[in-house]
Amino acid sequence: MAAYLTIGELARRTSTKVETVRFYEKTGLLPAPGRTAGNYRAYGPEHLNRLSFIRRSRDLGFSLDQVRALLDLADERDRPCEAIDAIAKEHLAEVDRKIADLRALRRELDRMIAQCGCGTVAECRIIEALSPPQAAAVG
Amino acid sequence: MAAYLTIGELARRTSTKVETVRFYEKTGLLPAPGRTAGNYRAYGPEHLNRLSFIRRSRDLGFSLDQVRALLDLADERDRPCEAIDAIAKEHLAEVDRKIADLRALRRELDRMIAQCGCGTVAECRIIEALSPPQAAAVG
DNA sequence: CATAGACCCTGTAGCAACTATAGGGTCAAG
DNA sequence: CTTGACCCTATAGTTGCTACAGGGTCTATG
Repeated sequence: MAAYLTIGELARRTSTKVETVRFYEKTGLLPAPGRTAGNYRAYGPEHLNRLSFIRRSRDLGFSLDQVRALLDLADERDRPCEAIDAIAKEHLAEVDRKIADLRALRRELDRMIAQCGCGTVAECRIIEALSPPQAAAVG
Repeated sequence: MAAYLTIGELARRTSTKVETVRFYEKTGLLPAPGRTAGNYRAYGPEHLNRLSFIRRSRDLGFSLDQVRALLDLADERDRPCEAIDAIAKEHLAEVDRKIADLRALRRELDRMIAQCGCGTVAECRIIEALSPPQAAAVG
């Protein structure tokens, strides 16, 4: 049984790219592991746990800054978890805003496409919809 | 009446930042205009039209590459507008995918937040939900 | 005529969050 | 002993801007 993971194994087990793991290390999200005689990174279970946490948070759309904050908070086990709740709720609100924006956009796109008579470009309603209301005057 | 617009006026009329206008020029989206004696950019109505088109497309979420393609197509007025339709539909499909992704995410976040008993960090369900299923073993 | 302030110029660096490349070193198998 | 898979560092690229730094120009006012 292997005592340590190579970066490649760690990456595979967390569905991460090797370069991304190194990037997380460089930006301080993942602590630098020990090295083998050949200068390879040697990861232990704590790295695997931490990287898993990071990936799961990223999958849920948290920014790296938010992940950093969550990780910091997660270590202070005796503090109340209100701050954690706040980060999650702020993120939820952001997701709701994005959904609303995309739905509005979707309606506009849909309307635009529905009008396309599929003739020539000259009479294309999509181009028309994207063009300024009337020929713009400069003066 | 002014014969030409300065970059600042053009930017104001299209709700664009001056730097963004220059960026569009540098990346070939907006043709380089003539210059005044003092080396200021002097824009005509064709620039105003084109920039308006770009901004409207961007507002609708098209990528700069898509905008480039739309602009190229818009100039070939005798060609059938199928290609335009295709770009718009591809974009719509992309928007639909994003909405679906965000809704799935929203459900997960919601579920996670609902479980938070708001005690200490040690018993926080949010941290738990973000952590790997069981303490990860390396071997 | 001088000067303040608003505007313009070029060029470069920065943001998020990676991803890709160049140019090497290490290690296990055959 | 060589092939090939993996690892290393460092740097540049991606998208779509945004923000300087360090100047020049133009207009209005004293």
